[in-house]
Amino acid sequence: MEISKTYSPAEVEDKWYAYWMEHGFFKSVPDKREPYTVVMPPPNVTGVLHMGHMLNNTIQDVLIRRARMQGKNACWVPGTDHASIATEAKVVAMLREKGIKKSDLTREEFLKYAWEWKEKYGGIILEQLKKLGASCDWSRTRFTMDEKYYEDVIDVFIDLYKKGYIYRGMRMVNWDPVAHTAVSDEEVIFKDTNSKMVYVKYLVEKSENRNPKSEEEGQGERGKDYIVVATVRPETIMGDVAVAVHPDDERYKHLHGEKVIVPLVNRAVPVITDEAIDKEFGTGCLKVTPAHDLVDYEIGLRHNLPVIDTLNEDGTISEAGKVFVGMDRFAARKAAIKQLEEEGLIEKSEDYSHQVGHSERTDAVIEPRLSMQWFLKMKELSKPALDAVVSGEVKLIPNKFINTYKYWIENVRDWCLSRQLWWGQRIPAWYSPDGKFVVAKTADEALKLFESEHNLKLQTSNLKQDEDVLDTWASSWLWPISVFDGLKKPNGDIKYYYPTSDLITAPEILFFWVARMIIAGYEYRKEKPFTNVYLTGIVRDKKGRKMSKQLGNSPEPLELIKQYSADGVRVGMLLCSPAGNDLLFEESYCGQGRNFANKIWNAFRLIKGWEVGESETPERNQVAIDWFNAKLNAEIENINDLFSKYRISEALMATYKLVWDDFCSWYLEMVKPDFVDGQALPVDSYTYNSTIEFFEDLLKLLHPFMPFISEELWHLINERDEEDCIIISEIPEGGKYDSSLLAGFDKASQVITDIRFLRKLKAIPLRDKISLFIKSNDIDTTFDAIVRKLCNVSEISPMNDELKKANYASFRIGQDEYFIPLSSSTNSDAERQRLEQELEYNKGFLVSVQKKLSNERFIQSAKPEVVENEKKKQSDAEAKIRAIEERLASLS
RNA sequence: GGGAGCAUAGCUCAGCUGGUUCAGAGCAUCUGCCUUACAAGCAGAGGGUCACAGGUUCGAACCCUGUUGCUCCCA
Repeated sequence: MEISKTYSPAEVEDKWYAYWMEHGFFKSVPDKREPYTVVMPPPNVTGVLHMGHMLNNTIQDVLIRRARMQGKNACWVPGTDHASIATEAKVVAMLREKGIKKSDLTREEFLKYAWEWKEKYGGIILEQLKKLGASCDWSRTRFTMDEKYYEDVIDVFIDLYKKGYIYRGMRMVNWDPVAHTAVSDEEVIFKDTNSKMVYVKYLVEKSENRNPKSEEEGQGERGKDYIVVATVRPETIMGDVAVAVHPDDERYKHLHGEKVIVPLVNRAVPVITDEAIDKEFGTGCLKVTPAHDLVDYEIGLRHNLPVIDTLNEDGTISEAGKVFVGMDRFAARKAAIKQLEEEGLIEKSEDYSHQVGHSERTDAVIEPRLSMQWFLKMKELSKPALDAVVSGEVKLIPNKFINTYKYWIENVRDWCLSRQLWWGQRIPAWYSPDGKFVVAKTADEALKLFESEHNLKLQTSNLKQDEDVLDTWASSWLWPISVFDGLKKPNGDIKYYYPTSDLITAPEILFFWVARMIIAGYEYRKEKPFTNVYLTGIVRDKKGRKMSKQLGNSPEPLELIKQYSADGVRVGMLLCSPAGNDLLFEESYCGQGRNFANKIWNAFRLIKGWEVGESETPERNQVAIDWFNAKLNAEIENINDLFSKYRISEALMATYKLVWDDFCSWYLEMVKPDFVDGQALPVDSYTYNSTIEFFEDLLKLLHPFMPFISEELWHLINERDEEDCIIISEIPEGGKYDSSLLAGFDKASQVITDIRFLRKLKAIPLRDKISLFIKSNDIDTTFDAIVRKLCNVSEISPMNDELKKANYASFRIGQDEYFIPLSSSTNSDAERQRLEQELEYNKGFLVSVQKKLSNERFIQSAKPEVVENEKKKQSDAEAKIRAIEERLASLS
């Protein structure tokens, strides 16, 4: 049978994914086994697969596959999130292209389009994840707007309302004038922005000027009687209701209680004093615009100032603005500056760089705006969520995120739940014609409530439901509960699967989602939703920029898979992903993964090509097998430990080295049959079987990382029954091992490396046999047969004084000295130079050790074993120096 | 403006309680090899003042202080 020299993954991957699905290996049903549950962070229906998903889902799949192989009942629940703002924006854009305006549609018509859109594009990411090998229980796929899920969200809203946590209120919200909705604080991204700070003159309305008689004179003096206000938002001047200064600011003391004239609209407003004013900032005068700035709003409340809202929902100037009405806010800014200039009211303007809030969804500049919204009181609800993380009940990995988490919860603000959109769960509040409202699941219930609460007899026809929908996170915070239908059937599947085991997500949504899930978990299950939260890094490009479609710096994941195989990409992602740190992704990592797959493939080719004979097991193979067995067990222990700490990339690296270095480069080279007359000798059956067993164990260890090639080789290396698949095999647990064998090998491998080095240095080709002589008090011959084979050594003997006259190359390990006889023609000058260098190094080393040992305080305060160690270093170094000096003497 | 974190080889990162597992891994680089599994490979080698400056200690990549640079979070 001819096996291809390179591994071709494409067919293999499709074949095995289909096979796993057919045999229901991903499916989970509650049983007696220990559950291992992961709920997938549901990707947005608008999304396409990006590198963040790749990383995230690779990690989840590694954990799930490993748990499955550990005999746990592994359940990975996939799904998608309806993403109200993002999706609505997409649908609106799609309709616009068709020439349809949202405003021309009824809610029902619009939602019909939205659902169509969702059906068409909503599942793309999940389909793409299959290419990656994601072993989700697809029969459990959920969507946050599924009928049942929708109902859960509404029920929870009603429940929280009844418990008194939800209220309706006028609040300054972050208004997205493009999406026409409020967004939460977390959805605002502050970006450095260059603006113009303009210094505007506000004329003082002097009391004597108010006297009609002197008004005309006063006009003449106006130029001097003004104060200067610095602002970057001159388009809000029309909403000014006061100018505020710090009460201690000497510059303005004379103006306390005076009035100034707001430019553009010529309204007289008071000069007020407030401690909140920063004397250093600008001119120390703040124009107070309560409708359009949070700080101003609060000042306004303190001073009982009126609110003049000069902006419409879409960011244009409203009627209340009086000037520039209907103009966009940015156009109005320019117009305002122009007019102020014309009126000579601008003292100066300068460049100013500051942080400006942008909508995460639409990138529009956020406008602080007063509006009626629904809020959830967070203080009390979030308390268990704080305790859970602080006490370690819920673990954040890495734990550096605990601080951020704590800070957020301790300073949590009420959550604005309403969004002025159609796509989402519609708020179950109902209004009577006179503006009273009740919260009820249906119109019928609402009618009853109106009667009982407000003593109002209404008809369905004069009942109006709230137009707004709930924030998306108000549905996804129920994810770990609702995917198991845990609200309606608290004793069903959820009893088995909840709390889930691990949540793998990005730190960006720690507050949005993770914290809120914990809150919901304690509120509705009285229990944490998950035990461990593994926070992955953000995938960045080489320059450290976050990978995004907009920047165009993200590789197309499916293309990567095509090029490097799914296994290769998985390995590539994990190799560069330390827990919690961002990863600077580079395609070459995937190449490393692909190369690794090819290496495994070729190890298989080698073993598969062996002919099995009746011969005895040679000694060197026995040693090799014993050693690798010990190594395998030691590494399994190490890998288990790394997994327990969620050091997944390190666990992969340990596996990588075990396979490549220890198995391929060392073990296989040790047991590989010799060639006689161009013909490979047969391998004894014990060696063959042991090798197959090792290889199978390695494949199992590889499977969580590289599911496809491991499954493929599992079936190629041996005939299997239909259900005998690696995906459901038992992962090797490891066991006791002889560590003296490991130590023995370490030394032998050093000997081998040194011989190879000398061969290269002295240009002795590998095909020339050499002899090796050893001077040692403690000769360990265990690995001699291995040394002979790997270095083509004919004899290994103790150093004999008679041989001293010959020309040698030598090297030293610990207190032992090794000699290789050279042909007489070899130049000994190079050898002498090498020895002198080594001597110098060792002498220096000895001095430093002796210095330590002669320091009394060191002897007194250091631990005894440390002192012992130094003493050993000293004697080793002394022996070495002696040996080198002898060698040098014999050379001359 | 407030808070948190980071800085170790060309790159990405390990380095636990201060002391030979203490300066390490993978990749990249260099040298020699198409050796009969694999050139997507084999064998070997060279790369670091552990950001900087002080301090504590018998001893510091590790602890303390300051400086610089970067990142993130909050406002």
